[in-house]
Amino acid sequence: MSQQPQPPSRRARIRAQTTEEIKAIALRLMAADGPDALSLRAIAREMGMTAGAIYSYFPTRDDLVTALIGDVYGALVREAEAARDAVPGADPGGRVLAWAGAVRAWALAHPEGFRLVYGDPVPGYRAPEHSPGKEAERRACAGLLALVADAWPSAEERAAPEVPYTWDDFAPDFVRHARADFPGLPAAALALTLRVWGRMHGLLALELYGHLGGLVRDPGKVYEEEMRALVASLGLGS
Amino acid sequence: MSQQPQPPSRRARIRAQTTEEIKAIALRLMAADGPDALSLRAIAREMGMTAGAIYSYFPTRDDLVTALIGDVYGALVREAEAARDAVPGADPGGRVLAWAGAVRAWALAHPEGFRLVYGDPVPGYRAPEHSPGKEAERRACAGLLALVADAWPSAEERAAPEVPYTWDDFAPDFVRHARADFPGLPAAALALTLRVWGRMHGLLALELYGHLGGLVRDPGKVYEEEMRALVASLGLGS
DNA sequence: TGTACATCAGTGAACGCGCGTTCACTGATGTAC
DNA sequence: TGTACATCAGTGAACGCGCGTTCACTGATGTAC
Repeated sequence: MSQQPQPPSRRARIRAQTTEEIKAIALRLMAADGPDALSLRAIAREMGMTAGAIYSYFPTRDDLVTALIGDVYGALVREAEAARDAVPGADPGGRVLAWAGAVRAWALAHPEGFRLVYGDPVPGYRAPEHSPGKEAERRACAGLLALVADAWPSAEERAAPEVPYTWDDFAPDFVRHARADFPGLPAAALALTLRVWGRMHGLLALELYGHLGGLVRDPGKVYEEEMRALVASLGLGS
Repeated sequence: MSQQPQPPSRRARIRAQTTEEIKAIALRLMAADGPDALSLRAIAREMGMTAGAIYSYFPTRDDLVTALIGDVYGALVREAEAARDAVPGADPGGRVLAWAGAVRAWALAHPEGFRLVYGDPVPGYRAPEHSPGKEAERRACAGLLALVADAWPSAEERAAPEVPYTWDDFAPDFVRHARADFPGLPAAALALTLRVWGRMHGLLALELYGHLGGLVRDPGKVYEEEMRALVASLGLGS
């Protein structure tokens, strides 16, 4: 009946450490040998363990993948947030550029992570309803929404939709969060948030899946120009 | 030593027909059971054949995938071109919208095709250097370049880059084609072509990989608004 | 400090599976005379 | 029109592989007295 507020036992520490090692090796294998190299047996082999041993850490392969996606997406969001926060709030355009730049830098540094999060994850994997990955995606959306909200007075004029939006064009969760955090913001801002997301994602996805490599020497230059145009279209001179 | 300009023999006809059937079934399986359902054995099973029999049609699984990508990408480009050509040249903005709309419609109708072309194709597949898929991609690029070229006089003012581009920012093939077909066009137009591509691709990729489903009721509405904004940014009132 | 017991991480062998690919073969379809 | 031969699509059995998952077990690490 007694709670254990004690420091984690030696065993628990080792256990947590091994869990992290499994995930780290999984990512390393994916990075080295492609997304289909992610197999429990390969991970166990790499760790000098038996395949069966993994099952005391993750009940199933899909749970490993779910955890991996959560970790990876979380890291991405954290980097984007940090980059944004390094730019003063008085420069909202710079914050947008910082966010976009951080996402691209992260994606280039972890292409396997990008594929895990934004592409076909892994053969046969089905994502569960609730997962740390979904939570990270919610944070990513929140980050983008905040950028749009900061641009709002000026963005509205430039990006005013011809077709009006109402709140129930969007998912209740998304709406609830938006109205709570940014009371003055209209529904159209949610649409703009998605458009901003798409605009950041497009060139990056093309680049990471190898569609730009044969066309342009430095995709980053084009990406940066596109992001500057995006900032301008939000009415934020940078 | 005699050539055969004769009509294809019965055998050749049946052979061609079976080849098509293999590809059609491969796509059907992918559509039904996900990208990893694409296996020679599954296809053979579906056709009531032996797995080994496929080898008289495709020397290897990767060749099947390569052919599939070529077919699918070709179909996508053909639809986009047709949609564009259905709009009079006097309405360049409408042609951009038609292209984008056709791409989205096709992607929604053939999500497995979209993944095949723009995502991780299939476990373990490596694309060859030259392939019908690459050829289709060249046509897609050419189509986008033509749209940008048609918008050029007005697009230049609005999308003028701060950093100037030179021809050798881009791949020689791409440059050669651009200069041959559109003599007056500067290098910056190639960058704008890629940006347009990215802008068409972003929301679509997010949607098809399930990132918008939980956020917005009708992603098409947002996509359309984004495309209208794109057209406007090219200086083409639609 | 020492002993008796409980916990639990990891082993190793086995399961059944589906895969890509090869190969000697059969039997039907086409061709030459 | 009929026969002899060549072509070739498809069979069926086999290969070796790596996979996810299960399970009875061992041996080390921790806990209670």
